[in-house]
Amino acid sequence: MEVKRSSDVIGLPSGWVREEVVRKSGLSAGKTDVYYYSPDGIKCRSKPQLARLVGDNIDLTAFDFRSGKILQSSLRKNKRLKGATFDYTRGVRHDASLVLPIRQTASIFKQPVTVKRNHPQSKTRTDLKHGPQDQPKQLFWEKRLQGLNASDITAEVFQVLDLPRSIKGVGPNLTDENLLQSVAAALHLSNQPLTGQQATKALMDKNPGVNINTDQPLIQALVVTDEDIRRQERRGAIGDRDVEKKVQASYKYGKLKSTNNIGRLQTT
DNA sequence: TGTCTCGGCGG
DNA sequence: CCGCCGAGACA
Repeated sequence: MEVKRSSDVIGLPSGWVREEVVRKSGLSAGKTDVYYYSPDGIKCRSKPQLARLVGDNIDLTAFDFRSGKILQSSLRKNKRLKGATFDYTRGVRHDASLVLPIRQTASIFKQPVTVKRNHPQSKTRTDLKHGPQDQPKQLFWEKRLQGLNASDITAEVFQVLDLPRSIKGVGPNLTDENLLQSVAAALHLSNQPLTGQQATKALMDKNPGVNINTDQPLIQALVVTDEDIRRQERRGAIGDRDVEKKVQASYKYGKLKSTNNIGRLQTT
């Protein structure tokens, strides 16, 4: 029984657990089954079953059951009924913990674009090979969030978190909060290990358009040592045996194509 | 009886 | 091909 558990998967509401079980025999050996456990321990083995459990409270259309993440492409799908006015309430029923904050201004949200090409068979057309392409991301989109604060229900502004010394930003005048947003968004959306930016800060400043890897957060590539992991684990009162297991697990997640981003910052 | 696991149907 | 669920195996 090969089981991977990720108790605190980023992107899932707290209390939910995602589990991957690899089939070890039979014709379908090697295939993985994904299960979710609700906060009260109910096991879900399919998206319909999950939808039944959460009812109308959470809209799961953008939720990818297998990966446990939000489907980037479906966030910006342009579906407009002909003749009908745009439904501004669409999207507000998403659980806040499942979707990124996206401005839903009518003029900007879900507008179609038309692509015109000079050359009928330009190279860019044939370069669409790595699966479906996502909407272009604005470079340094994080900066648009500057000056905006999250607050609780009493309008009390949440305190900005401190970042570890080892995390260094690579953009122009990015705040710590920007970096956090950048990392959080990447954890939400990326199916790949997060490594940070490989290019040097100087190179990025010189020509961001060329040198930025938009799949990665705007932090310099950093090395996470075993000791880093152990130190972090000790901060939450976890027994040493568990710590050791988690260190091992982090290696595993780093090697396998897992959907759990925790422990998947590049190790050497 | 409940859980785990793989088969296999149907989209 | 893959999501979903049935049902056999096993405790």
